[in-house]
Amino acid sequence: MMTKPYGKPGDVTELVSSLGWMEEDLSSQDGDRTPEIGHYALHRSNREELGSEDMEEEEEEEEEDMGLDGEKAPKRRGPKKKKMTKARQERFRARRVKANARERSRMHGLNDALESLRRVMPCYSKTQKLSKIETLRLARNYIWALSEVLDSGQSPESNGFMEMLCKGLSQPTSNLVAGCLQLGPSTMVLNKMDEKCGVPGAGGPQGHPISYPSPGLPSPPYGSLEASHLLHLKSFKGTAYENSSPNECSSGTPPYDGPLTPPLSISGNFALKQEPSPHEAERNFTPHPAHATHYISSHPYPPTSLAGLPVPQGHPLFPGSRYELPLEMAFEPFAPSHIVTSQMSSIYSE
DNA sequence: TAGGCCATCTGGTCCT
DNA sequence: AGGACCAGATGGCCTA
Repeated sequence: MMTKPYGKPGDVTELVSSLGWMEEDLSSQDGDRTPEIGHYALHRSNREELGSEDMEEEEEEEEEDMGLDGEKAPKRRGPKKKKMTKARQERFRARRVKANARERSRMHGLNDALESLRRVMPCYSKTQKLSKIETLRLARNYIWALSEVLDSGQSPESNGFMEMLCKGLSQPTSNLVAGCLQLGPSTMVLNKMDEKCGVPGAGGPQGHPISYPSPGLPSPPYGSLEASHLLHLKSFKGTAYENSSPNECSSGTPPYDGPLTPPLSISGNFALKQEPSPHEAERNFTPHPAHATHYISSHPYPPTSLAGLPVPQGHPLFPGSRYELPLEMAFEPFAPSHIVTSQMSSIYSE
């Protein structure tokens, strides 16, 4: 049984009195507040509800009369705290409620930023979100992988690219990424371009006789590489589109809007269960855990260089640094993928 | 049912 | 004084 680190159990009177301000608090909350806030408050003792300042004062007054074992305690020195008047309590509550609202809003902002990060990640799906920690890990890997593409000319369709993406990710996320890359950027991209631009001749990647589902068929149960990225990646792969500019065909659409993928499959559990068509069964869309784990275990990490610059030992971008990478460091240098990949495109077209 | 993930509240600290 | 940021605590939800 876990003991609460703070808050002594209140008696009935305390509880009832605490409910008083709770009602005020609840009525002052925004309409979108979640029900658990109220439940949460129920678990708080009167001590917390009054706030430490208030309780210190109450305790102080008690302790002046009675010591711990009932004897007269010596008078406490120092400035006497202000009497907690009703007005003061109300001000305290108002301040607390305001601070809570700010904190909520701050966290929402943080989550929004995280969501926009998810959108520029491979395997983005609106229905099956990566967890916060996995998003950050994948982002780190993605930066690293793209840097390697720039630095060493590694193909974004190579095994090494996936190795880098999967490094340090959980098994389900690795499976997801592996599944995405198994499908292959070519298929996804070419079909996407086919849809948008009417480009004929879209085909699956070599070694993967995959036919992209027709509009009437259920979609494959996994995430996809973000199409806007793949378009760029594809643009320097030396296929039929090697001369096309990275943003061609996609310039008319918002880069990250719109559902690109159906509900994802993680470890074979589909968010939206659908009878697979015979075609889908043939395609064998199950993720490839062994594949992913093999990549993870076999690739050297961290890299010795990044975009031509040596990576110092203990660089915060890489493991062993206990997530010390500050947000601004993590995100600001990370140019939107269309910039990075168009840069790559120009390199490869030279 | 345990564990992971998440949203929220809260008090402390630092800064303006 | 008040806001931003942070970390700890807690309960709800979901999944294996």
